[in-house]
Amino acid sequence: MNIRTLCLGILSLQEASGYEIKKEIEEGVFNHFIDASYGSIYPALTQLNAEGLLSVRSEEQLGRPDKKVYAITEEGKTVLAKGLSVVPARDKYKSEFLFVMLLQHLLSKQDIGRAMGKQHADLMEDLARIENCNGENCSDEMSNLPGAAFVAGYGRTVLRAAADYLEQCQPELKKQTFKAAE
Amino acid sequence: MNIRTLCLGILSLQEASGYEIKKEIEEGVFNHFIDASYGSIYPALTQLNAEGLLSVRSEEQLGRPDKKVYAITEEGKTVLAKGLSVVPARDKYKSEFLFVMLLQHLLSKQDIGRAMGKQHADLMEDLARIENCNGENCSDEMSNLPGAAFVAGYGRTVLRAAADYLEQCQPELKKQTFKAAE
DNA sequence: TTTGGCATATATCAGCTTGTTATATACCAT
DNA sequence: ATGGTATATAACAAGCTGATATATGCCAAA
Repeated sequence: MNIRTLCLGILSLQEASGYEIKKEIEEGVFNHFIDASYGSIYPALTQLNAEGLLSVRSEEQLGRPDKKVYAITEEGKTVLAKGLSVVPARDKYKSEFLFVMLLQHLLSKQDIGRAMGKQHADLMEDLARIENCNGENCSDEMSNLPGAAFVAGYGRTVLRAAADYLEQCQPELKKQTFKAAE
Repeated sequence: MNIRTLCLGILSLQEASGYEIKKEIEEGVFNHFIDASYGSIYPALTQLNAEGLLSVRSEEQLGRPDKKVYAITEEGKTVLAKGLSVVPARDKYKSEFLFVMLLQHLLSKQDIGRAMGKQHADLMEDLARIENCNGENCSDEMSNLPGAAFVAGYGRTVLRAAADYLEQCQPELKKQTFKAAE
């Protein structure tokens, strides 16, 4: 599955501009398991539009470039369904943190403590975002989907397990929980 | 942190060829949190050697290209230490599985079941590899490192939490545990 | 027995992705 | 006024993946 399918998937829920898709990926339910940059989103939208899988509408803006709002076409929906039904690729997880921890004998205690603290703070941030998207403060189309609860639950479980493990190894981290989750 | 630091890190533990580094990443302790392809490893080794951070020794092979065994130099060790002490980048996690599950309303029950089964099997495979690398059947330099227990524990915790979550959502998966872990 | 698949070993490259920069403007806080 | 944040698109160097090419030996299946 590639960015094309990703864009089609998001646009099957609500029409959006490239900027809004990026924002949705960064701040929405997707946050903890999807990444995409402008450099891949904009070309993908242009291409999908050229192929008739999307339609565009230009919205004029004050002092900004026109907003190009994309919507999925019937043909786009067909292609999306086909793209989703192939067995998904294996999850990819990359962690510099774990690499550094494996080679911890080459580092000072300070460096290790800093890495642990950063990792814990990152996990807390991701956890907070998941809870945020589920609450009332999020009028997100995504969070009302039938699959949203499952996905949020998966993320919550995994992130919480990782945070618990770190806190167990270094109990001082528990104090920072409140600060980081705010 | 980039492939350069990754190669230096592995070579700080044992000298190896590009092929062996790839194998180590695929089958060793790294497996669940590091990825790297030949297309990045070979150029990195050539470059690091040109910069004097590695030394090479050619081993003749029967009916195969010469094996180029790389070893880290003193200068390489210095550069590695510097590379490791910068605060590690945030973990990256990409999951087509979760994306598909979020859009499950567009799929058949069969497709969803297949995706769940695949995800569960993948998790079991990763878990089995972690236990394998810790046992006696693994004469791996990596698994004797002071940091190895922490890293294996982190992986075990997170993967087990994910598998438990899936099994809780779809209890039929528990039966497959044995098959997949074999 | 021969055919195909797997393991060893390096190298290359198209194509995709990231991360950054450029462009343009408004608004808010310092 | 100066800098940061937010909206919006575009483009590009640099990096990485996944596939392919090359060459050979070994083992199992047909």
